[in-house]
Amino acid sequence: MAFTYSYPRAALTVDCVVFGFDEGALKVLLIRRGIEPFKGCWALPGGFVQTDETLDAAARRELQEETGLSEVYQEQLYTFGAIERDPRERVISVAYFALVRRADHIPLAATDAAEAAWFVAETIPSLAFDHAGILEIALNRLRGKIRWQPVGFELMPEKFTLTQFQALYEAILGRTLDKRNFRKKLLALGLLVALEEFTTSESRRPAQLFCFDHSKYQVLTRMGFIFDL
Amino acid sequence: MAFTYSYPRAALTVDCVVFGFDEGALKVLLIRRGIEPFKGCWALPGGFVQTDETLDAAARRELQEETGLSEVYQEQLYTFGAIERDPRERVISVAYFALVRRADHIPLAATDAAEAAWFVAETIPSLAFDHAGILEIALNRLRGKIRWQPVGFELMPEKFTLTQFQALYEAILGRTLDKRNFRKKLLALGLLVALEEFTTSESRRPAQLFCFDHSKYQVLTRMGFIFDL
DNA sequence: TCAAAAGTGTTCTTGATACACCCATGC
DNA sequence: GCATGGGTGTATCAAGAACACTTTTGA
Repeated sequence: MAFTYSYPRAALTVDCVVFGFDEGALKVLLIRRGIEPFKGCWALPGGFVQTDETLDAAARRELQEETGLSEVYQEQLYTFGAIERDPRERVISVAYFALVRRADHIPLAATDAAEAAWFVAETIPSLAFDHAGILEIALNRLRGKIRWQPVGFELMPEKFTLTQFQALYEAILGRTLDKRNFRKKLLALGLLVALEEFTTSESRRPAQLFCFDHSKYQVLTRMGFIFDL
Repeated sequence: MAFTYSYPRAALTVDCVVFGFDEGALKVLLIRRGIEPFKGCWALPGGFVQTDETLDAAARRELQEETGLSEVYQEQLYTFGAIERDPRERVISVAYFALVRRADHIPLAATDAAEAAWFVAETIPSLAFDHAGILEIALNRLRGKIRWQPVGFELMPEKFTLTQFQALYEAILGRTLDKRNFRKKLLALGLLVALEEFTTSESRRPAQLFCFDHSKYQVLTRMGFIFDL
């Protein structure tokens, strides 16, 4: 450790694992790289951190630039620093994961990146750099996290049915859940508001719509409440 | 994103939150800074990442250099990137947390750092940089982690009594636990080996010593077992 | 009238909690 | 013989798991 920081420095990037839920499947947003290395390969959206922005801000900006997404739930995942993870030179990447509503609607204003697309999480093509590993870790984090934090709602539309929500949990956890037990436990949390609205014209019995009560959750959290589903 | 990485780069450091358990209290290892900025202040051990070492390796090396500790349990905690967190220039810090046995024994080969000392976790002096915030996050992580992973054993001597182990949990969680329930649940995990050895000469009834069965834990983990205490 | 998804309660099992006394040792 | 911490079992309560039928709608 010295007064000056004069030795060679690694480059710093952020990469975002963006999850969406659509057609009953958990999906991941990937971009096709327009430049070398790994030109033409699918990769996580991301890019270099500027010196006047925080890591969170860099992740938000890159997501906006490469996919057009903004205002999404986002949190830091892990930092990857294997020496040869970028073939050009030393690059450290701070990975984020993000959750977006309606993976269907936002099919991508690709800008820097040549192309962007949603992939079902179980069938991901091979990825550039160490992105496959990053994705794996993000999936594990998501699986753990939905049990203890109400992040699943970030993947739902504002108004959703209990069946949709259960399908989300089943997709993420990779197993079926008992309908009655799931609804009982979920409603017992007291965090859902039952709307006076129902789905229509899906050629079967209408389902009641609910929305998540963010403010109630915040109040309860301050009182020591812990979400557990 | 461009072919060359020619813009200014942030410096990259690692900082280690080192926990130990001694005299019934959870302790944190701090060093007194020998150089500016914050010269003379207490801070987390840490330093710059070299371009030919991984982040994990940098954390291990800094810990060794500044405190003499090696072969300790260590994992990445979080990466801090607030713009003004270092008064000199932009510095990104990847924080680690480490758990060491016998906080008492290893009272510090200070090298780079002027001085090093253990502090009880509840009474930490004011710290350099944003280290107080890092420590807070590390404590929360530890509190969460001991419930779901057998990391508590990393803070115990190889051979320990159940009472010692319970005291560790009480110190970390900040509340008392029921002795009979704690022991019942702990032993039911089947991960402790009861040794044919007892504590001696502590001027009271000898207590049986146990050790943690790492290999059994690994086998169970591969079978889907999840530690829960 | 049929197909397809929505909606709803009870029983049983399991794990969590609460709780008090005798034991072995050193002084 | 007494103070100190070591060691043990049961009864109650709450939460999780298993499980099947009726309802509403559109075609």
